[in-house]
Formats: sequence, structure tokens, C-alpha cells
Amino acid sequence: MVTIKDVAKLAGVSIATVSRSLAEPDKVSEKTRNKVIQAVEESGYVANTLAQNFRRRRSNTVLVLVPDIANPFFANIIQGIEQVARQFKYRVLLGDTQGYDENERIYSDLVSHKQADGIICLGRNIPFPYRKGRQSLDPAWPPFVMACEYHRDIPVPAVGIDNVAAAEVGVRHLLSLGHRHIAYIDGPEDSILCEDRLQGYKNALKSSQLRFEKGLVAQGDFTLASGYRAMTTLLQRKQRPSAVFCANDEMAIGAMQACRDAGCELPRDISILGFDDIVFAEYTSPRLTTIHQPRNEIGEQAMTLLLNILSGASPAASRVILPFSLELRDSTKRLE
Amino acid sequence: MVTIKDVAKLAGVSIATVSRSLAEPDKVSEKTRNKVIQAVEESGYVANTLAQNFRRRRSNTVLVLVPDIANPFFANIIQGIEQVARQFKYRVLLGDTQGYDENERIYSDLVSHKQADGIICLGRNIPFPYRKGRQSLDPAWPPFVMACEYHRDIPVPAVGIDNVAAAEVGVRHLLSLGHRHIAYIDGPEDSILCEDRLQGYKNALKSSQLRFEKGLVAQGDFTLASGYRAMTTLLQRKQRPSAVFCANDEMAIGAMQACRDAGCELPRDISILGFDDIVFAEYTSPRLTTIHQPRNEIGEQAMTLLLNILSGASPAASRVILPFSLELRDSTKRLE
DNA sequence: CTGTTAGCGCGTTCAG
DNA sequence: CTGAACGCGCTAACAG
Repeated sequence: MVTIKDVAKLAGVSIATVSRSLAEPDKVSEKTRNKVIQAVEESGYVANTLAQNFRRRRSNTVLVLVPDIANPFFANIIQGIEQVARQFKYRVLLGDTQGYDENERIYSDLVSHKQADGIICLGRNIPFPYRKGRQSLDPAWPPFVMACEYHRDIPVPAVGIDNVAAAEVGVRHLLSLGHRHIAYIDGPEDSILCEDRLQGYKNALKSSQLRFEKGLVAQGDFTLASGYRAMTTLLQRKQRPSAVFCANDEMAIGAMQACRDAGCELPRDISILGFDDIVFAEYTSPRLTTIHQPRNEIGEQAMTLLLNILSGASPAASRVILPFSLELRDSTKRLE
Repeated sequence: MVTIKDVAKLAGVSIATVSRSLAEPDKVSEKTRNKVIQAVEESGYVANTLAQNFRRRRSNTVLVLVPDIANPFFANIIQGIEQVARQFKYRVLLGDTQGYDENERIYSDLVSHKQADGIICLGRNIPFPYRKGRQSLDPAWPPFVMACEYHRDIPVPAVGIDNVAAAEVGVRHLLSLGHRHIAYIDGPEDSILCEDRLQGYKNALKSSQLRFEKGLVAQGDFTLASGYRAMTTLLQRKQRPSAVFCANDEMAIGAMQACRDAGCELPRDISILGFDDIVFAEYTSPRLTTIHQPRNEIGEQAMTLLLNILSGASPAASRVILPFSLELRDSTKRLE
């Protein structure tokens, strides 16, 4: 293995000079810099990252905590994160928590062990222990940002869309098509995202002087199967809803299947509205009308935000709100 | 920061003893070991992983090279990898190559820099430069295994299923339903996987004394959109195929959409057969008949294999072949 | 079984 | 602007 020493000898300078030429080129005269560069190329020297990390006390690695990597929605966000990370010579460590807090702890330990410099959290809870009711960022926490979700009380840096507004826009669309009996298939209980979407749903109803009906809300957990189950429940009501707003596309796709299995024709009998706009949404039958989120950009911005924090930017709570859009396709239809 | 020194002082032993008590407990008397453990707990010591990695010259990290993390098929394999990795205290570094060889190189550099101890490659090519025609494993290559794909000439350790057999089983199923005009939507050109599936397709045709017709093969690239395009092409033929075998489920789902857009009714007019059995396959309309691959297990086995290699197991080529199964659903139908 | 000692490869003072 | 020297925290010989 060729070390910095070898390069120094070859260039006829000290190791300090080699180190400087590589890390802070302007602090070295052009002549010696060239000598060093020459020697580096000649010897094929590559700095030992392990040694660098050790010495610098950081790893140039970020940990991405994802509840479920098999969810294509998260996958796209990760792509965005990766893209920016690569650009800034950061590595992405993957932590698939499968929804277990325990795993979150295991992974976030990596940061205290300096295996990662910061965390991007795609899930809904803060991966560190903290007292309930806490209202401020703990300075002892490692740098981290949340993508998609955020925290109600603690001003955690976060990036996402305005879920209340997005849901409201979606449901208003259904209302504008004449629907009055609109159900909501909710996501996991402790998800702020879903609370917000539920709120948007309620807001929209209110704007049309409609009463919120608890029985029209069915619980899901973001999976295809849970969407199927939730829809099946809704279809058993005496008065079936004429439209259903789903907290994500996968549940919407599950719901569509449940409708078909129950003998409904889509979108004639029931309109379905999704959320996220995953790639599959364009390939359902009928094509799924849904709320588009800029997934890639969410990932990019989250990584950028973390990079800022790592470089010592103000620890002030920064919340990045990205635009969404209603993607009109064929799964919603005017009530006849 | 509390270091090994502090613990040593607190326990009244040397740092070497502390190190040993933690790494090789049986090489230390029970009494001193307990003293050390006590001191560790008292001081809240956690070993500095960066220093350990540096000293040990390894990172306890594996790099997973994935062509496209947004593909749910790969996501499940990664889950399997992660599971085993976590169990053995390994970290998973994610490398989304987006199909660019350039990125592959960037990532595999991590290994030469000791940022990762080994590589699991989900894509189709070996991420190191090598002369064409090479037929043996280069001892200079870092430890790596391929999952799903493998190499025709070089005996790279790999895990996957028998794609020839799987495709043959699938196409025979179509034949058994009376189909005689069966198309194949192929994946990326340089994929051995796809070559094998094509071979299985040919084998099946042959077994029914059918002639292979080049015009019945359409090129795709594993994406939904490419499946749509390929199917559209096939539908323009004078004599439309009555069944289509797709090299993966996403293309199959794309193909289904193309059929609908062309006014076909599924599965009445055309039978569609997929490959992989991703979760979405159960939620298409009609539900997609497909070849099931044990994705999670492929990941687990790949990681296990790599672990073996890392622990100095024989460098002999090990190929792990896992079982597949034909998942009969509703997208294939007897020809009338 | 335990302690002493010598680095791992690099970044970073501090003189010159 | 450059070089000598130190030490980051830990592991791995080697003695004892």
C-alpha cells in the first residue's frame, strides 16, 4: 500500500506538504503543488479514508432511516438523497427499520459511534429518546432532518409538502365532481402526515357544509393489503361512499382491487383518489388520479439541509415546504 | 469523550486488557473482565468505531450496488441483505448506480479505500475493469458476490434461481392453455438473466414443435414504460400474439395497460405472464400470473455468502440456486 | 493471564 | 511557505 510517506519521499517534500497540497492547495506554492501531484499520479496514491475519518473524527456518511424500503415512494426519496450525497462525496448508509423502534435505536447508535455524521429520517418518529412534551431541539442530538414527516412540538428541520392543503385540494376535487359521500382511508395512527391529510379532508368537507362522519374513515397502514381491507369494510356500510380519498397510492390500489372484487365498476360506481403519485399510479385500470409529490426533490432538499447543518449552519428550525399538484387521471368521475 | 484509557484507569488495568475484555473475553480472567465491564458501564464508554476500523483495516460495511432502487424487486432483496447484515453487525452502504457504469466505478472505489469490505452486486456487470474473455476470478478483486445475475465466463459467487427453467415452466403453462402464438418482452440487452429467460422461452416452444420467431420478441428495459411500448409494438403485427411472456412484472403491468389502451380485454383477448411476483402483481386487473422468486431469501443468501468469503472461506465459485414457483392468477386464460 | 510497547496513516500544531 | 514532530484511539505483537 502506498502511503502519504511514499508520496512525500517521491516528491522530495514532507508529508505535511503532501497533505496540504491535497486538502488546501492554495496554501502551497504552485511549484511544490505540481511536484506533489506528479508524485501522487506516479505512485498511484489514494488517501486511506479510514485513517482520514479517524483523524478528522467524521465519516462523510449519512444514515437514512427508512420505515420500509420496499415502498416505491421512499425509494424515490432515497434516490434524491443519494444523488446529492454523491455530489458532495458523502456516502449513504441504509437503515431499514421495518417499523421497529428497536432498529431505529440500533441505527442511530451509529451516529454516536461516529459511523455516520448525521441522519435523515423518513419515518415518523425521532430516533432518540426524549421526554414527552419536549418542545425544543436537544443540542445533544446529532444532526438530523426529517423528510416527509415532521414533529408537532419539536422544531426539527424537515422537508415536505403542505399535507393539509394537498388533501384539501384533492377532496375539493371530489366535491366539485358532485360527490357528497366521501370516505377517507387513513395511514398509520401516529403519523402526523396522516393527521394533516385527515385535517385537509375535514376542511374540504366543511367548505361544502358537509358534516364529518367518523364512520367514513377507515384505518390502513400504507400497504396494499391494508387498503384492500379498509375498502372492504367501507363497502359493507348500508350507504356506500361514492368516492374514497386514500392517504397513499398503494392503499388506493388496494382499494381499487377491493371494489372490483365486490363487483363495482370503476370509476362509474366509486371514484378513487390517491396520494403520492408513485409510478404505478399511471398503470392501474383506471389510471389513478392522485396528489403528486416531488419525491426526488424532497430527498435532494433533505440532504442539502443536512449538509448545511453539518457545515455549521444556524441550528434554527428550517422547514422546507415543496409544491404539490393534483394529477388528474381516470379514477375519479362526476357523480351521475 | 471517554476513551479506552479512562476505562483502564478506572478499572485499574492496562488498556490492552480493556481491549481484550471487550473483543476476546475468554482470553481474560473472569475477575478482571468483570472489573472492566463495571468500569465501562460506570464511565459510559463506547469504543470509537472510527479508530477501530482504522486499526483493523476494515469497516464492517458492505456495499450494495443496485441498478435502480425504485424497483420493488430489488428493494426486497436489499431487505434480505440488511436483515442478515444487521444480525452480524455489518452496515449496508447503498449504491444506486442508475445503470451508469461510471457510478459503479465510483462506488466500488469505496472498497479499495477500505470504506467497505465487500460488494453485493444486484446489477448485471462486474464493477471492476477486466479484460474481455477473462475466465477466472481475479485474486486482486475485492470480495464480492452477485445476486440475481451472474457471469457467463467468470465463476463469480452468485445466488439466484434457474432462469432458464423458470421461463420454460412459465411458457409451457401458456402452451398448455392452448396458446401457439406467444410473444416475449425482453429485458436489457446485456442481461444474462434475460438471455436465460429467452432461452427458456425457446426451449418451451421447441418442446411443442413450435418455431422461434424473432418478430415475436420485443425489447424492453424492465421499466413499466418500456413494457407499454413493447406491447404496443407487438399489437401492431398483422397477427397479434394471443399470449405474452414478460421478463419482469413491471413490464407485464405496462403491457397490460397497452392492451387496454388498444381496446383489448384481458385476459380474454391476450394472456399475460410476468416474472418476479412483486407485491403489485396481486393488485392488477386481472391479477397477474407470474413466476415467483424468493426475493428476501436471495438477499439473505447473498449476504451470507459474502460473509463466508470475508471470513476467508474457499474462494471457490459457489453458486446458490434457489427454488422458484409459478404463481397462477387471472391474467392467463385458455385460448378459445 | 496481563502489561508494555509500537505503530496504523493521517492532520495539525509550531518553529523555522 | 515548508518541515519536524506529535498524537488521534485502538489493536497486536511480544515479554513477563
